[in-house]
Formats: sequence, structure tokens, C-alpha cells
Amino acid sequence: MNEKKKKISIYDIAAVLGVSGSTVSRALQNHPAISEKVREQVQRTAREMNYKPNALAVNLKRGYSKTIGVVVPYINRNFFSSAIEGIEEIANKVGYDVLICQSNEQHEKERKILHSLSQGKVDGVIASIAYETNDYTHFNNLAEDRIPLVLFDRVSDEVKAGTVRGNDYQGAYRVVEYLFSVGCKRIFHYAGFQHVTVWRDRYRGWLDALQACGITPGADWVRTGGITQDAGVAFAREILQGKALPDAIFSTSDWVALGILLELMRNGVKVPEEVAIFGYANEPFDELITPSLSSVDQFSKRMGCAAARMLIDKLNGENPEDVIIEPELIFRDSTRVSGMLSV
Amino acid sequence: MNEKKKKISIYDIAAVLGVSGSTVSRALQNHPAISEKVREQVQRTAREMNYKPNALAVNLKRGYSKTIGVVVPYINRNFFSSAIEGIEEIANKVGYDVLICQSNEQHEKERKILHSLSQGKVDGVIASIAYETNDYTHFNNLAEDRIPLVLFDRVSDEVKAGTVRGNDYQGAYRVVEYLFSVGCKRIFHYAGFQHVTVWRDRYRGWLDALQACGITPGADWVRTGGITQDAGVAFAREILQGKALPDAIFSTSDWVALGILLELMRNGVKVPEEVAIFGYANEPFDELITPSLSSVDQFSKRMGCAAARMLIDKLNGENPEDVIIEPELIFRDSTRVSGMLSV
DNA sequence: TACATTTGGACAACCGATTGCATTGATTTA
DNA sequence: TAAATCAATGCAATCGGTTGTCCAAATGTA
Repeated sequence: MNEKKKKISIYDIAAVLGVSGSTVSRALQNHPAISEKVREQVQRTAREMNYKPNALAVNLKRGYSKTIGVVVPYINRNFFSSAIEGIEEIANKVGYDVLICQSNEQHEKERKILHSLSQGKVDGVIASIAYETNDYTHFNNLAEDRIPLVLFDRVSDEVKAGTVRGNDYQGAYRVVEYLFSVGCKRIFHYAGFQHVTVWRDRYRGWLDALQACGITPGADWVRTGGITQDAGVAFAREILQGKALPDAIFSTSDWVALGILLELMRNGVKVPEEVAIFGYANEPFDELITPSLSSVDQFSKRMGCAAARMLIDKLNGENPEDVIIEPELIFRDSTRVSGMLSV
Repeated sequence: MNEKKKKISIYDIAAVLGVSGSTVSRALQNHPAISEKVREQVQRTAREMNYKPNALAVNLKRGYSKTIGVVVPYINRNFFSSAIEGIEEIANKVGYDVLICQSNEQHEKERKILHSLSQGKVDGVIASIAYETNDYTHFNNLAEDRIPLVLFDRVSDEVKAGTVRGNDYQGAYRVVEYLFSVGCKRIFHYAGFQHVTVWRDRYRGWLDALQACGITPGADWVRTGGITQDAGVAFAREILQGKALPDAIFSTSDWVALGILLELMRNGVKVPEEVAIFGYANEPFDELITPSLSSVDQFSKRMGCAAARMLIDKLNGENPEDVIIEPELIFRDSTRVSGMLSV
């Protein structure tokens, strides 16, 4: 118990066997220049002494850390934790550890994290940009330290990096097409902040699809803001005070959609009969609420896997192409509007 | 771009200024033995050259890594990702990074992870034991490498470690008391595997509370197994085939409770009128489903914070006491049985 | 037997810091 | 003025490995 058992090193093994440290090192690596006899002796002794190589020393010498840094706004969100699950799975398979950091959507915290990571702690970084971030030099600085970067979901044109993202434009476009196809004409949109690509893309998809259907949205059809349940409640109240209800509301976030849905129903509006609602992200709760919420699945775990693979390719000196993952529309009760056949 | 800009070290700065590496090192640390003039020169040059200390080298020298390892079954579960959120928050505040690993509930993977972490990668470990784990030597081995360990939620008596857990016995006990108080007599229980402390504690709480109410449960009142939604469906089917329905079902997991609830309702059983249902964990979906699910909040983020604090205390050579977090019963529609006043 | 090869392993430099100790020039003290 | 003190810095060892180079013994060849 109180024996001051120091961590044992190759030199301790070397001393026991009367050989040099380099011999031990080579023996443990099965270097061909070591005789079978010595190699086995060393390996057995190492086992007996419960030797474990010091990862810091190895990495310092080799010049890499075999660790991937992951920076996300919050890990406690299904989208991100699923993505991380995918990252971890792929990374582990090829011997990388994963260092997780949350930016809490804050620019400054994100900057500090990246600074810290670039002190040799990680070989590469996978990130999803905080939405408060409006200056991207901290990301672009990674290149100076030769740290490859892959962005997923929350990307930016101003950052030079590999990207993995969903086809948000397409997802939004198809949602609107679908809503139109089942008879909706006044299709409102709750959009996220427009400097964030994913939300802007969805907004554009919504807009273009409407126009393709020959519909010109009113100025009050769209609102931008944060993506919380409360924001949805607020949007619903605004809508209830307007002169005419929409047929449908397409929200860029399931949480906002949830707020909208609950607030409308609290005020006696029937969903989907009076107003259909379509969310985005396919959160686990979507199929549990009543009415269940139609949404767009982004395959977040798959995104994480793709991001990890891309980063590893980059670390191996390859030049992988950006990945775009096609989303899938999930139709549920919140859009089973009257007059259409059940899907 | 293609300039082979090597990472710069203190020696590069030293060379520029014509001083020694040790002077640079000391100057950067504001060592008092360095003249003000030199110190400022060094610090300015370091900034200009965009110097960043190599964390690996620093840690190797100092003998620690300033990193905490976290091992959980899955990060993509609200309970665990919330806990990790708490861990990360506390750890970051005091300068620690967090290395996340998932065991996927597998004994073998857990063993490998701990082995890897104990190669000097982390200074301490926070873990929640995989339920397939039935031998705990990999945890107890950490002590040999002087790596302090804190377990949370999924703990074991066979592991010597600090623990943070909810008062599961108490939580379960109070659930039963409550159900009894609103008139339930046949209170079934879906229990998890009994080698896992949290599930065993809840089982015991259920049993003791029943007996305290003068009720002797039948052999078919309880079932143990995995904690998936499907397991809940299976349990519900079993119940439906029994001769008499229970008044109430207390599930050790919200996911199981969900399966039970949906399957009962699909078969025309009214919840809570015929059967009340109480879950455990207070998952986010609980308040969104219909009827909303009564559950026990475990304050998972707070658990994570407590675990991180405990580990950091241990790392500082202190001897913190185990933490028990009292759970809180959240009453929702799934237990608003007739005859009782609305809470 | 004498010389050319292998073989197996030791030596030492190195990765990028930190830090105890030695050194030097300047200032104080006796 | 010599000795003692002090401030500022350099030297070199160290953390725990990896790896290029070199050497001695063993083996092969003629």
C-alpha cells in the first residue's frame, strides 16, 4: 500500500535483465534485430513488472499525440452526442483517443479551447462552430500549427477546412414541396440565425421551393432567432396574433417546432388539421409526442463517422473530398393533413 | 503555404535573442531571477513567433497530464451526456481536459480502455461501470498506477473508489409509498440486472416499501432484464397475458416504462386509470409523451459535477467523502390515478 | 587460418520542456 | 582593496521513451 511504487520504465526492466534500455525498447516492439531469447525474456519481465509504456514520452518522441480534439457547442444534445458517438467509434478503431470540449455556443470559449488544443494535445480537430462565433481566425490559425480541421454541420465558408454536412437546402426544399403537394399554401418558416450556414441553407431551400411553387411569402412568414423551445412558443404567439393562420410551419429546429406545436394546441389550434408542422433534426422525442412530429433526419452519427474518417485521411496525408449527407424526410402525424392519403 | 514551418520551441526563441533555453523557459514563467528587460523581450518574441508550449513535453517533465479520463457505457444517452457536461464544466475550470471513452456496456472494451488510459494519458478516471462487467480487476488495477478513481451511478462494492450516486433505494421506496398512498396495491416492478447496484437498490427499495405497506408481492410481479424500450413491450405483453392486471408498474428505467406504456395503451389499457406507471431517470421525453410519464429525477449533471470535484480533490491529495444525491419524484399524468387530488 | 559477413546489442542523441547548480560580473561590506 | 553578497543567466541532467550509428562476437567463406 504505502510502498512508493514508482511507475516503472524500460530502464527498470533493463536493470533487472542487465541489458540496455534500447534493447528493451526494441524487444517490446518486436524489432528484428533482437534475438528471440532476449525478446521473450524482456516481454515476460515487462508483463511481470506490470510495465506500461508512458504515452506522453512516446508521443513526444514521435511528434504526435494520437488524439483527436472534438469541439461542439454542447455535448448534451442528441445531435452532437450521436455525432460524437460516431467519431469515437471510428477514431478508436484506428488507435486515436478523443478529447471532447464544449464551446457552450460562445466565441471566446471556443477560441480558448482551440488555443489549448493546439499546444500539441491533438493531431487534428473536428468541430461544429458555435453560433455566437463571428470571427473565424481561431479556426484558420490551426493551419499554422499544421493541425488539420474538419467541420461538420455548422461550417463556414470563411474557414478553410474539410466539411461534412447534410444537404440542408435540399432537405428544406423537399419539405416545402411536400407540404405544397398536400395542399398547403401559406407555409411559414422559423429560421435560425442567418450567419450559420445550415440555417441559411434551409431558409433558402424554403424560399426557393416556395417560389418554384409560385408562392410569394409575406414578410411575416419568417422569423429568425435562437433554436429553443421558448423561441417556438414566442413565434406561435406572434402567429396567433396575426390576421390569418398559416397552413403549415416549417421549423429549422425540432425544439422550436415543439414549442410552436404545444403553444398552438394550448390555444385550441388543431395540428395538423389547421396547421401542419414540420421540424428538422429528427430528435428522439419527435415520435413520442402527440401528434408525432414530422422531421428531417440528418443521420448525425453517420456525420460523426464521416468527419472522423475524413480527419484521419487528412492525418494520413490524403486529401479527402467534402461529404454531403442526404437527409431523409420522416413523415408523422403533425403533417397528416386532411385530404391526403396516409403515407 | 508550403514553407515547412516547424513547430517553434523555446530554443528557437532563445536563438533569436541569443540567450539560453532555460532563460526563455524561466522568462515565460515569470521566474523572479530573470531581469525585467529580458523577460519582456522573451515574451514579446514568443508572441510574435506564435510560440505555443508543447503540452506533451511539459507534462512528461512534470509527471502529469492534466487530463481526466471518463468512461461511460454510451455518451449518447441523456443521463450520461448530462453527467459529462457537468464533468467537463468543473474540470475545465481548474485546467483539466476531459478524455471521453465509451465502453458500449462491454466488459472487454472497458478493460482495454482503462489499460490505455493508464499509460500516463490521464491523471484520474471517472467511470460508470458497463453492465456486462462482472470482474472488476481492471478498475482495481488503476490503484497500482496511482490513478485515482471515482465511480458514479453504476458503482460496485468490489471496487475501491470514491463514489457519487443517487439514493436509489430511497427513490424507489418513495415511489412505492406514493403509489400506495393513492390507492395502488398491486405494484409491479421492472428491475434491471441485479448485479448492478443502482438497479438492485431500486429493487430493494420497491420490495421493502411494499412490505412496509403490508403487501407481499407475487412471484410474477417483478421481472429483471435489459433496459430497452423493447424490454418494456415484452414485459407489458407478459402482464397482459397474466390473470390480473397490476394497479401500477414501477420501472427502473424510463425507456422500459415507455415500452410498457405504449404497449398497454395499444391493447386498450388505460393509463393511468387502470394502470399507473412510474419511471426512473426523468428523461427529457417524459413530459412530452401522452400521458406524460412520472419519473424520478437523478440530477445527472449535478452528479457529473460532484464526481469531477471529488476526483480533483483526490488528485490534490485530499480524501473526499462519497456523495449521495437525493432524487426527486416528478409526478405527471401517468400516475394521476382516479380518486386522488391533483398534485 | 585469415578475412568478410552477419548478428545482437550498447551508446548516445533527440523530442521540448523544467530546474538544481555553477558561473560571472556588479555591488556591498569590512 | 580584498572578500562577501547578490542578481542574472548558462550548463547539464532529467522526464521516458525511440532510433541511427557503431562495435564485438559469432558465423560463413575461401
